[in-house]
Amino acid sequence: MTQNHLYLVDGSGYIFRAYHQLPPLTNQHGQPVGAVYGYTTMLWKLAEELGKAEGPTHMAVILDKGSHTFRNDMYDQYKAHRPPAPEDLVPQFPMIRDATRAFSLPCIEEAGYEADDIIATYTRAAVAAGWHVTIVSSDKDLMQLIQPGVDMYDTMKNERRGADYVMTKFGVRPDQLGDVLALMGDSVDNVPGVPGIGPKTASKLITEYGDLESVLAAAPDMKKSKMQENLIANAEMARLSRRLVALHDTMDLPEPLDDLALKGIPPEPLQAFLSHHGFKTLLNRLGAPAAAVAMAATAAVASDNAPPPPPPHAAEPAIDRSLYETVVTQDALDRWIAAAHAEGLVAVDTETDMLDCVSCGLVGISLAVGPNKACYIPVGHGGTDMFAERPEQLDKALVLAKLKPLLEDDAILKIGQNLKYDMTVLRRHGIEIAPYDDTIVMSFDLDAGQSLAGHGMDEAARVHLDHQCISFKEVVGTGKSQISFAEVPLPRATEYAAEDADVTLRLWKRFKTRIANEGANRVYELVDRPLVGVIAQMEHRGIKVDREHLSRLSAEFTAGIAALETEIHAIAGQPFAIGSTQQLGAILFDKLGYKGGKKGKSGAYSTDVTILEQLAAQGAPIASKVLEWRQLSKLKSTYTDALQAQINKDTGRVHTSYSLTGAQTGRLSSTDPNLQNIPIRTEVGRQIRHAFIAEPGNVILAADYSQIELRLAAHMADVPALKEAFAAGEDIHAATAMQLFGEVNRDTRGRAKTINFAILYGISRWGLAGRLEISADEAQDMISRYYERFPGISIYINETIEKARERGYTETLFGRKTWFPRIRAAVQHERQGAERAAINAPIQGTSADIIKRAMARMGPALEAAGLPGVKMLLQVHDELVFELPEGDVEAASAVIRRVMETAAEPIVKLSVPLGVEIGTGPSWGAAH
DNA sequence: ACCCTCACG
DNA sequence: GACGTACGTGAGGGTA
Repeated sequence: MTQNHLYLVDGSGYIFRAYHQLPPLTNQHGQPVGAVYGYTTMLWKLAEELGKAEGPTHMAVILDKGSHTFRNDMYDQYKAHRPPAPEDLVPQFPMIRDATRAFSLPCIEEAGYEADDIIATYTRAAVAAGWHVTIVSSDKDLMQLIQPGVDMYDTMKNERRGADYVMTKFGVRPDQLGDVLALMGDSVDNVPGVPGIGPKTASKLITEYGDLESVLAAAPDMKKSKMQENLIANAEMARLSRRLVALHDTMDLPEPLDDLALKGIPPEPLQAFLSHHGFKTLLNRLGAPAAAVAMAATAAVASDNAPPPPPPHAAEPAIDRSLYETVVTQDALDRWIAAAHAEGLVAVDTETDMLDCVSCGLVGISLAVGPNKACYIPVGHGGTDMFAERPEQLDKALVLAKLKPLLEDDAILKIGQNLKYDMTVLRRHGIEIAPYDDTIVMSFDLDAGQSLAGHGMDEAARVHLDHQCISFKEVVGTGKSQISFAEVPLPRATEYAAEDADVTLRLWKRFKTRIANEGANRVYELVDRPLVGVIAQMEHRGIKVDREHLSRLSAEFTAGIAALETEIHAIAGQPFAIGSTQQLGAILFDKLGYKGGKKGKSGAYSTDVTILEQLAAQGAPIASKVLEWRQLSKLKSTYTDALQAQINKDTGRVHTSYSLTGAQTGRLSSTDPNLQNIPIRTEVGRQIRHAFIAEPGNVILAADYSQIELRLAAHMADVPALKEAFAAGEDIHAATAMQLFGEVNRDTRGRAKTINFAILYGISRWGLAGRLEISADEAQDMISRYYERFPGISIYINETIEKARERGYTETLFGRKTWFPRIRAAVQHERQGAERAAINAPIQGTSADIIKRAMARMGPALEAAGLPGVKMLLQVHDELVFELPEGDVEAASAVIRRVMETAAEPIVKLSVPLGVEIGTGPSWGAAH
């Protein structure tokens, strides 16, 4: 006879948790189902416990019914301040019952009692009958019930909890927990507790005196302190709190224990439920063999020889490269694919012969399904030289054909490190990876700004796994002797490539838990993860660049540079390298005797634009010539020459690479080439933008958020005057000028604009003084006036800095954290630098979050509007650039504007409108 | 490898 | 009392 084991599921507690931790999904009927989905996956997980040694023989889901319980009669303030359930959660409550029925599980609720009391009652009854009980919940109140034979199970953290857990968390035995909870109170449920006593003090007192009454009795004799006074004054509150946190375990059982026996889960109702809501991943798994086994199993067959469940914290074996396999036969490949199916997830990494993923060749693919369970599948080794020997390996087309169903399987999670690279490579072979997680993005969403945590794999492995990866350089060498990965011998290639997949999977496990625990879910799921595929696509598309136009400009610039060089050398009286700041400094300040001392630690003369402009104003003709020379050299070397070299031979387009982890604030950055700093501010520079063109029959469309950071500042700092100006569609700098100076003209508007930006960046009076060419005192007056007119701003700045100092990070409206380790630096200017960055990060970061959401939604929105020919090509922080058929301009503009203007919704409700300006033309330059 | 300068938001 | 002063990026050229 096997031991009966009752699982009591805290359904109400779970649904709130699921709601807050999961994205706001909507099913095909337009109903919000995020929490329902979370709830369903939890039941699924429990269903998979069926038949296991520790698995359930009996199960019930317990729910709250109504809100008035006997506790309200006891204390009318109980749960009084709890805000009403969120709008999009309310309709999900009845669906929870549907989900429970779909799993053929009993659902128990009783008016006048909370779910906790029902759970307590069943626990007492089951223990009395000699059963085991597992309470599926993470609620601290329920931890009071833990005792021999009774444990708790947190499905989200995949953790079983016994008395040890309570001891670690609260420092007391489970049977003392009620006393601790009574002393500390609970602000969410409005249990009063004793003022000034938190978890630490409560635990200390109970440990010392044994129980609540002893603490209260001993209070008069304690050392005089605020706490002692509070204990005496609030003894009755403590006793009331004790009764409020006590679980009521003597109600009548709504259903007899034996009726909760599990009889197996018929698949039909479950299937109907899953397909009604479109939960495809689970639906597919319902068909998968592993799940089918679990579903068919009945509780009664929990036999003695069933394998024990793996311990929840099985120590992960150290990385052992000798265990990796080189896959060169079909059988072996099939075996790995089956292993991935059995796990439900697989880490993937691709190896290529070049780093440029738009035209590189695929050399091999590595997979990992568990610690040290990793393999490398070579498909393109030895092919670079027709005389080189080609090692035995599987045919590339065959491997890709076998992997395609796995990599595209809705039910199998693909995990990669910087997946957009692998996505681009595989997309060229007709494979669209989905669903996926990207560990580089996960790392960034957890640790942006943490100086110790690099997001690249080698550094992440060092930091999180204490493991030194084989570096790419070690494998292929550097400089002239560098070889292609295709030439790396297979054993060596396997060690390197399989390790990458192994490490990626190990990192994923850690990050996955942390993301849930550290509140990074929102930004990861709602902002960054969806973007990975979008970015991969944009990089892959590239943008067409007119080579002739650029080379014409190059020639013009060359001529201009040569002429200026002659003039400059003539004025200097000698030839010198104008680009050398050292030589230029010597000419200007030593030979020609202009004033403008040394600067910087290096002791070198500074010759930057502000200095040269000062000299020019003093009447130094050489200074303005040098400035012109610099402008042209910059444009030629960085843009007109470099961009031509970046045009891809195969596509005729320029493919930038976006880094999702490049900017600490959450912005993207662009490299090879950087297309986020193409000139626009000067007329000469702007000509370069005209080289970015559309294909025949198409046009370029540029859509810019107008003043998005100032709008966000107005919202986040709650500045009524600014919000009203934005709502009325006013010129914001003019409105600021009116507020500060009482009149609007060119001068005051310009100053107001400078101040507006200065505010976003964390102002100092000296900085502002320098920009406006006024004294520091005048600048201080201006700042003070700004704070007076817009009081929210100074409050926001102080609060932001204070929070950052306290917690170590700032947060955007979407919960993106940026860490500022230097905000507690002892060195003043380091600390102040961190403070300025901390003021800016929430604003810049929220703006980045919003445009990222717009980007993730853009493709589906255009598709839905019947505009599949509209292609998003570039992102420049507050601007999106598209290429589209001429005839689509009007329809596309409407969709693009709508998606961009509503990108924050429904997660964040802004109190200012977001404005978008759209322009079109034959080139990027013409579209502005 | 580092600094300086300058292109963008 | 002096210091150095706006946030976030990437790239090219010169120099050591």
